[in-house]
Amino acid sequence: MENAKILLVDDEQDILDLIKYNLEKEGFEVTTAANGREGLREAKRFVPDLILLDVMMPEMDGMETCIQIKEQPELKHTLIAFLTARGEDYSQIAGFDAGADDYITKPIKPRVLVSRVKALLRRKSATEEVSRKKKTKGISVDKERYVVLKNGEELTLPKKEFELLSLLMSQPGRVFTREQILSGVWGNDVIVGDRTIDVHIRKLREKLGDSHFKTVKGVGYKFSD
Amino acid sequence: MENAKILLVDDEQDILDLIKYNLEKEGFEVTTAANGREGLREAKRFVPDLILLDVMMPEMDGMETCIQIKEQPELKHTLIAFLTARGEDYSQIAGFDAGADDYITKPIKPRVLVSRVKALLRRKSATEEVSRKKKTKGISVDKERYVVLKNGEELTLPKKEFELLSLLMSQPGRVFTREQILSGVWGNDVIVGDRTIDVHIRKLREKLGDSHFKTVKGVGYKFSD
DNA sequence: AGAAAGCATTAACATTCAATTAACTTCGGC
DNA sequence: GCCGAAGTTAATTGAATGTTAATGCTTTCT
Repeated sequence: MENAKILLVDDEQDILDLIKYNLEKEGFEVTTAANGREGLREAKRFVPDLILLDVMMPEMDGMETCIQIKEQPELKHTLIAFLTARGEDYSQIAGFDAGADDYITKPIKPRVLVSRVKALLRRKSATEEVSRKKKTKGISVDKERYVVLKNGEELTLPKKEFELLSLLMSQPGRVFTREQILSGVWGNDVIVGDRTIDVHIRKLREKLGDSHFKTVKGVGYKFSD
Repeated sequence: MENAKILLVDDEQDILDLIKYNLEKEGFEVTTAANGREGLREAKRFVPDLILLDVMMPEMDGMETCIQIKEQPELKHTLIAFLTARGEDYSQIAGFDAGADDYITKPIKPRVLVSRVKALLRRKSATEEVSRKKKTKGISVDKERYVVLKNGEELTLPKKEFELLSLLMSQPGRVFTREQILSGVWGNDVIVGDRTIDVHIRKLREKLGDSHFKTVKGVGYKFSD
């Protein structure tokens, strides 16, 4: 994974500088935060691929931060690695239980860190490929790149179709009423005719497969695999 | 997930003992098998939440076993993790393609294994989001998503059926008169024939099980588990 | 700028399926 | 076993949705 986004959370400025420098040298996009609370905020905003999280911090420690991060649905694909002081054997274990994906011991050796980070990101893209295959039988939306992936094949949808799909896929299985769709995709004060939504649904069905879009008569539409 | 059921498949007795001991210490229910064929049989019988599968085995190897397991519909919610020898580049392991959810490298460190297993099971229950909704012995309605959950399985009901069910389930055990049902689901000024409610009740009974809808003759209907 | 292509929307018409009705059967209290 | 209440089934119907093509608008290309 090139150009991966990494969030770095540590209360020591020296550490932040050191790690940031080394990761950016490798082409990663790095953002930092000085404590757990700030880290959580940045995580929501930045939506990184990987978060490096110091265990020992004032205000909100790494474990607690980790748990809160894991609660954010938009961050469920984000990896979390703990930075721990050598010898804290138990923090490793508790860290895993809090949902961490790896731990890296201090003192930090830049080269070790970098290869560790790369390994983690490699693993991430491997797992994501799998979950994509199983989960939605090959359909996922990439809001940032404005692209839809269907069985690994990239599709570019027109604006309205993309937004409609995004909405439906934001909660697969949930039924969205026509009203909700209108206000979500068109906005509250735009007036469109009765058949507009249907036509867009039809186009999505054409492009992505009929079976994924279920009509619930009298209620609305839902996405499902 | 407490008391998760785990099936362990490996041809080395030492490994079986070691892992079984450590997992049982954590409160998991563990069953073992010595080869792929046996593993498949146990999987069907035991229906575990997670299967730990050695890749290298005589008779039927892990990959083949995995594929066969995945073919069993009753095991579609079961996670599979491979046990692999360190050094095998996992991105090249076809295990993922065979449907594995994770891999764990040998030699096995008990504490790491346990954390890994917990992490996997956490992920599983996260994916099965809905199942942890309020447990009314298998049936619950989610008004917002317009979905009915029957033993963790999602059902989408037509509008009137859904609203009738919602009403009855809003106070399980309470008897609603036909009048109350009419005014609650149809509104006060709609006039419908005598048998309309009955027909909808019948459809609910068909879809959700006869026993949940009790008739109180001369009075009305009530929902119960 | 003008042509071409793509998009969002509408309108006219077709189809579907949930809701209802109706005709008939079964149930249960007395 | 009587009688009203509830169950069952299939046919009907109508509102909701599907479909298609035409329209006008915007963007892109030359």
